[in-house]
Amino acid sequence: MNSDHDLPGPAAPPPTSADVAKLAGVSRATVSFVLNNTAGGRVSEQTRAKVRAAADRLGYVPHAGARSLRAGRTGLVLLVGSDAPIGSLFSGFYRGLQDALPRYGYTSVLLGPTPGGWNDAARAWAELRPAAVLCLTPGLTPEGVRTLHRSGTRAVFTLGVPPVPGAHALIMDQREVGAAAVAHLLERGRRRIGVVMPADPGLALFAGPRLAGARAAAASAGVGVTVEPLPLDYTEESAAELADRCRESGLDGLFGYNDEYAMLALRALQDAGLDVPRTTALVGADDLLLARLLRPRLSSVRMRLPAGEELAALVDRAVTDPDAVPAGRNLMAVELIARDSS
Amino acid sequence: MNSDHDLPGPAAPPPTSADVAKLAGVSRATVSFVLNNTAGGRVSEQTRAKVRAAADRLGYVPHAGARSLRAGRTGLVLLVGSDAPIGSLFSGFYRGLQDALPRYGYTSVLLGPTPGGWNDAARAWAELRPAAVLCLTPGLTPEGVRTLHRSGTRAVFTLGVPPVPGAHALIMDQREVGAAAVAHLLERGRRRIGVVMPADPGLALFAGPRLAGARAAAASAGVGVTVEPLPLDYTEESAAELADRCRESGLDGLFGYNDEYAMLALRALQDAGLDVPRTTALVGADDLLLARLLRPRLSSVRMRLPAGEELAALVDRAVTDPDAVPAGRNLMAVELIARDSS
DNA sequence: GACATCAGGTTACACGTGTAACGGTTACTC
DNA sequence: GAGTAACCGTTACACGTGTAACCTGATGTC
Repeated sequence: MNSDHDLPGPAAPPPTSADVAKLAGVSRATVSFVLNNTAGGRVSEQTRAKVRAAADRLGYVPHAGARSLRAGRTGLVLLVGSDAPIGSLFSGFYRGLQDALPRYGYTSVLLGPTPGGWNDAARAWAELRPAAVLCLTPGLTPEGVRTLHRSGTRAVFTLGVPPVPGAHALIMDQREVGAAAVAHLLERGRRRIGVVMPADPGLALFAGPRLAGARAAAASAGVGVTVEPLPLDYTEESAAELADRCRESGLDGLFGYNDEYAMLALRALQDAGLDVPRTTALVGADDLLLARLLRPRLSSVRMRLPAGEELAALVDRAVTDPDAVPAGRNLMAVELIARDSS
Repeated sequence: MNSDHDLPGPAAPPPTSADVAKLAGVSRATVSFVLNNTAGGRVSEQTRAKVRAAADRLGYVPHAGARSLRAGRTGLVLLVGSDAPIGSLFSGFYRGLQDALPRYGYTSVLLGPTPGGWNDAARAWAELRPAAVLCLTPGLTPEGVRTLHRSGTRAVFTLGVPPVPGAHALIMDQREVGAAAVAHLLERGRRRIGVVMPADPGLALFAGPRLAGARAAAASAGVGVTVEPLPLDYTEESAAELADRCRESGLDGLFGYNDEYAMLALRALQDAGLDVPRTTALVGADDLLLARLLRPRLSSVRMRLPAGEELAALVDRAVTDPDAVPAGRNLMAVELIARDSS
């Protein structure tokens, strides 16, 4: 029937290096030497060709598990993603890292959130015997880090402050975002400042520190400056309520958490008859292009992360010599882009 | 110095089940039986407790490579992501799938684009001996699929039309998006229709079929309907040029590729003095909340993908019995949401 | 008391790979 | 022509697991 498709039967076992050796008429060791290019001058060009042809013909692919078992190590880097809705900033960051790591001889995989607690998750990762783990969402416990280290993981990076003992900290201090926004609003003469707090629990990890940073900036400006958190569900109705509260509280400055929420708030403020920026100055974050399409154009806190290449090099150093890299490292740079909304 | 940290020396080898057995005073087989719950009534409760305590004390974690080597299979599902900037639709889809697969006993990992060609990529995946591969970006070759199958992969899913021989096709026919948009514009009496084509090469995989769908819908409406592709870089300057071309060509309908590009186009059209929807009717795609914030509110093609649970079940069926699932399956449902811009 | 049953383990092997240590030719040197 | 070096491979072992087959006392059964 499907003779040219040559789909294997129920379970034709995958070819092994022994099969290749048999077909090529050499020993299995020779196959290994040839296919790994680890034969100095040990194998003649003729034999190499035979081995390669045989491997090709059988469609031989080495078994990563067996290889890692024998070698005792793995070129695996685990990127553990957040369960929050990731923006383009993060996804670009991941992409750059996944792009750069192969150049250092690693293969990277991105893991989603694991069911169960953090310790279970750490055990699951440890089973893979990765060379390094980059946990880009906070939560990993010190015990989880110990589990990883004991199972041979050379380097564990974890996000945030305070650092987890035994791990390197990648610091993306969200407080700076809130602080930059509020500092700008203060500079514009605003004293009664609102901070949009998204209701999405996945965003609480970012929203909390941003609010804290906003409060810190307000506090350092002296008395008389108030900061009021304003919950906002990602709907137009909720935004209308937020606009009402803005008017009632007489807020003259608003930090919108990020550009998307700020855009939502802007529309609601305008629909409520409030003038932006005259009555209420508004600042977002992320510096999305779309936020420049509204009128007034939205002011925004721009965040930048280092290029993937740079972080890949850091990971490599940490793997080869864990003590050679500093315990903490700040990744994020913030910059305020002032436009018409503030 | 750091006695309480008890960081291991240069390389304390990870504990193995033999270490656990020694500490617990039993044989290695018993350890395996206990930790895998595969001992019917073979091991007394007392011994089990001893083994568990020993494993816990050593921080024992099994070696996934060795296990897969012995078992001959892996509960691994590879999700191969696109290198295109993924929208919230896709990321939600991934998330749902990663959420659901563990419930079927699989562990899923997300792989980024691999350097090298598709055949190299397929070989790299095959090394992991996955149970299934879901390649959610087109490009995988028939040879790549054969490589995977020969190395023991039970099911390979690949995106798009035409299907790759030997693989199951997940169809997300982007032509339907363009067709739905243009059908709506025709219904609104528009005859000279422009289609925004993003310059980003990563989006060409979507943009091409959407344009083709638009053309097909126009053709089926009879003569006199024209479709004109309009290139758009994701910048405001490029959008201004696009608006000029709209005027010059006298277009009365515009499909904006997606909501983000449509928003960009809308702003440019308005800045150029064109009335939307009177002069030019505009339709986007993705049904973003943000697109409802502009005035006029943006009409949009909403796309829906099945829940992760449903697809996870499909993957499981394909793994257990590859012949039991149909060769192709349409995932995407489109629906036009008419608002004020058309 | 001989024999079967059974609970509670253990021994032994296989999975596929990398590599250190060890041959067997052939050619070259004194 | 014996020693030796260079060339080209091979043999043998280890990595950490899971499990079928086997063992060993103790407890019933007739």
